[in-house]
Amino acid sequence: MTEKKSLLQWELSIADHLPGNSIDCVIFGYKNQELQLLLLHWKHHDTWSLPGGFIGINEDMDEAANRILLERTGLDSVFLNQFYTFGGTKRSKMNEAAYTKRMEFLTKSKIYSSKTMEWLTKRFITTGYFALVDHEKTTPKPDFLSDKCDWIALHSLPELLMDHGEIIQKALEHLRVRLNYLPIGFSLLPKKFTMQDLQKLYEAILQRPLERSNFQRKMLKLDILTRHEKQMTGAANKAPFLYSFNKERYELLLRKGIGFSF
Amino acid sequence: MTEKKSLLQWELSIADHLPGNSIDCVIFGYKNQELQLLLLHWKHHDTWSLPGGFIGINEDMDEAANRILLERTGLDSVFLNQFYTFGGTKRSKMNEAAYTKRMEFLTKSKIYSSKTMEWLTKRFITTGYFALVDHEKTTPKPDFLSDKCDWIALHSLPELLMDHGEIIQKALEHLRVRLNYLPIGFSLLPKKFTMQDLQKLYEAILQRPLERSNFQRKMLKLDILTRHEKQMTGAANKAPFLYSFNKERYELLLRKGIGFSF
DNA sequence: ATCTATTGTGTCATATTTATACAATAAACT
DNA sequence: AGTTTATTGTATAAATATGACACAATAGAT
Repeated sequence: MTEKKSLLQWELSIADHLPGNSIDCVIFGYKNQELQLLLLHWKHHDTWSLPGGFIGINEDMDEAANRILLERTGLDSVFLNQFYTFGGTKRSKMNEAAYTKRMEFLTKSKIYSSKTMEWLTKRFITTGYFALVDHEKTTPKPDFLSDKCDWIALHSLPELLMDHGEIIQKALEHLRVRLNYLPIGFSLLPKKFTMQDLQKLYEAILQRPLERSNFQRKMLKLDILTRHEKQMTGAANKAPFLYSFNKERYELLLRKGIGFSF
Repeated sequence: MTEKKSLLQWELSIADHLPGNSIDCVIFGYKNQELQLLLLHWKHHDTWSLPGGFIGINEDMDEAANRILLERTGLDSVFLNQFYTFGGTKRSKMNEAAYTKRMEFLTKSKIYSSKTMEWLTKRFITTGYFALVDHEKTTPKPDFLSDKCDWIALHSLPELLMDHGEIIQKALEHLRVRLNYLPIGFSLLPKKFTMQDLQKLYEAILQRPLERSNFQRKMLKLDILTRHEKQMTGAANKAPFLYSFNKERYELLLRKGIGFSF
């Protein structure tokens, strides 16, 4: 049986990884004017979690994060930053309910060997990375432990494994702070977008309304946007311009910072 | 012999710690109008390194960082923040010269048991914490592996162990960025200080001159400073006021941010 | 009494931010 | 075809912040 064989293979591969460290990716997307997260749904029991993985014995931590992101989304070389390392002793038991449910299930069902169980359930220090991606470019794929890999709106998050809820909160804080000095918002949008799209995105991240005309002025002054043809929306009003962002200027600002705040 | 006995004890205690993770503290102080770092000098061979340590099996990572800081400085509950985790595969060999020198010495001298040597020289993922302290309140104490614990000016750093130079650079970046949205500079000064002291500190951190009267205006507007009596400096000029900073207002700004930049 | 270096404060010219106004316009409605 | 509607691009006035500089006050040296 393929399932059983690959399970065995997976259990063997564990030994090629650092035993007490993991990586969790908080992958942000933007859809329906809402921030969305790419989450995994566990096989055999109803729990959601962040896409994560282990670090190869000869693999840099950053490489591991890139690999994990690539495996789940099909995307390479997108915005991906380390943001915090979670090293509490009780992190695996943070979400008590989900934890006991999971443990009960696993021990009862004997999906994993006792050695694997031991490996999986011991103390882990996890390092969080956050990614900003254009959700339309992704092809979400579950990993070996999960049966679903879906975009979930930030405002309707399900119960999450362990401390993954906290990890997401911390990632959000970082995202909001960095929005003030890096032009990172653009990574979440498709190639061409209207000024309204961009503003709505900023509002979704910052969770507060921004003044339209001032927002437009500020963005244009960054000198990062290229204006294109108008977009006929079909609505009964003036058609907005489409914009794309200038890659070189963007790279420059990424390094130098934009030094403004909302 | 006490040295030998405590060495044995130390080697035994290693087993009570997580095997692949460490913590390094970048402890900033301010003396002679310069930023200073608290560094350790290794026993038996001429290498300096950051104060670091391992994480107890039942110890939160933050606890471990606090403990390490306390052990080296005697200080508790001061400004201490995690800033980055270094997980490259080659970090132990980054400073080639210092590394080979150290390895040669250690293998030749047989100070440690082969088991300890194995433990010490395998791949480690280290998490950096940075601390801001009033150096006058510290009582630097070497750890078990070192014979000196001294304040070293940032501008005359010696050759450092492994990637500790890079860790310091990253800590500095974080310090500079956070200076723009957190009132953290104050942690480095004694209780009472003049406006010039504060300005010189900011200049030391940012590595550029700031305009005196504008700096004063900006700081006073934060509404974080309490003005005290004048300080008779003995110099042939107008005596400056002493200031201290308001703890509550400071806590508020720490959480809210101050949203300005130089 | 005069001089010197530094301090506290004020001011002026420039940016930047906030709030608001208004003409332009794509499509719906009469 | 003319009118209406919602949204867009741009302008502007007032409030606020910033950078550069001026100047009187003053502790101690001369």
